[in-house]
Amino acid sequence: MVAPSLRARVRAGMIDEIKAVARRHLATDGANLSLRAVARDMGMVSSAIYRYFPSRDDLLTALILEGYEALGDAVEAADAGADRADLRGRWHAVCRAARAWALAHPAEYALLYGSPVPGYAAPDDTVAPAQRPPMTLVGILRDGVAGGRLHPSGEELPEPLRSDVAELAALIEVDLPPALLARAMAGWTQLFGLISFELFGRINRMLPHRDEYFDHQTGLMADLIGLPA
Amino acid sequence: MVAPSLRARVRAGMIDEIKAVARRHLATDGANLSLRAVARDMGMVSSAIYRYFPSRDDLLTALILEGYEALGDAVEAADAGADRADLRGRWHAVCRAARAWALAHPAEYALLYGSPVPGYAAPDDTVAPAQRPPMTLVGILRDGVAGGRLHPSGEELPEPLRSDVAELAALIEVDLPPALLARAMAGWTQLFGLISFELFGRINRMLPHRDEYFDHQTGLMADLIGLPA
DNA sequence: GATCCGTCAAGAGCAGCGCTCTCGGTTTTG
DNA sequence: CAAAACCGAGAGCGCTGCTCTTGACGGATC
Repeated sequence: MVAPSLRARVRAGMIDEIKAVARRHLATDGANLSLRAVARDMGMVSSAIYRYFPSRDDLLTALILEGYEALGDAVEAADAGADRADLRGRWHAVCRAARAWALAHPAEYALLYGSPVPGYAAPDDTVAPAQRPPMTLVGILRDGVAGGRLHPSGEELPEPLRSDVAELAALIEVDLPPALLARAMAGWTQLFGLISFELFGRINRMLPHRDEYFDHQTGLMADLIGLPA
Repeated sequence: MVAPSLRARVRAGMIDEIKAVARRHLATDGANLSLRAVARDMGMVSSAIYRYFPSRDDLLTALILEGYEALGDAVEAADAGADRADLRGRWHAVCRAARAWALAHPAEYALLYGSPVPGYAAPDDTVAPAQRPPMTLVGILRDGVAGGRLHPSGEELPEPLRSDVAELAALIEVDLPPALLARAMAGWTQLFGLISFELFGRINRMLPHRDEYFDHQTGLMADLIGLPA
């Protein structure tokens, strides 16, 4: 590890500051991030930004990547902080952590999970960090099966689907019965839907106790999966 | 009903044509709809559009409203086309219709259920049509309970939540046990999540048989609700 | 120590955007 | 028939992302 040159360090600091300012703008003004406004906030001219990011989309990509990492960190930390044997407690901890992060960073969550920008195509770098939250949920089930605390039912998926899910399980290197993995995916889908409805929609505008609603709905999915109480 | 003047008729036609062209642009270019491009396609100057829509947001609102109505029509038609006594068949028909509409109109679906545009606030006119799809799902349960084909379990929600959901049930004038209504909301959330993942995400890029996956996942929610096979 | 090359911020400029206002011309209305 | 309402075109404002050129600075090299 050779010491980076002064210029390299200054440059890295600039990149970090640009991302920080951009994230601040994202939080206040929403998804339509203006490069010129970011530059203005930094006392620079808009063209100077292009020394650090070749385009606005690349800046957004950097923010998306960091967002996935931040969400993944929060989710995995919540899982690690729970009693390993308490599958249901871990499930709820992970779900709550994802929701808490989304509520704390709504604009970034919208960037990650909202409707994609038309011209924009997420690069492949984003796919691995994006899988961390659902993989954490799957990890709970894997631990449960391995530890004998979660007993998969003998349910078998109908055939065109069973091999699809089995291949998916092999791809992500998870040794779970396809039927159980499908239920885990339903739980992940539900979690995403719950958070998105709370952030974007006004569906549960009339539900004052949102924490309790969230816990109950994620608990329903824990039931569906078969996590023991 | 007095006959509308020639100008009024031509004006209504213009409004329709603007919306049609805008919808076409929406389908190709995505959510960042350009008023000037729409005007160009119509052989007009951009300022002329403002004779018909006071702002770009109002045009989008009109498109959103029509989108909700179209989705609601599709969903209700699917429900109406199924055997009234076959609760599970109706459930699947409604879910499939929503998915089919979304796949056929991805940009409009993104407009309805994607991340909201920062400055934009949906007017109250949109709330009623937006509730048609979930209300259709709830209607299946209501018919089932009324017809004696769906027997709600004795499950009771814990207290802060029970009264919330009960008030919500009263608000939408649905006489269902709160616990059952909560499960219906979970099903609706799941449906939204499934469609969004398929449209936006690349989660199930590796699931070739998407129809079967969708049916199975919505079937899981039918199980959770207790719809009889 | 002078030189040279890579890097940097700044500025001008292009095309596009939403939106406003004004100006003639047409249509409807009283 | 005159007044009022409506319409499209055009100019223009401030904004956007982005490109290109210019001049200055800094670290490494001879």
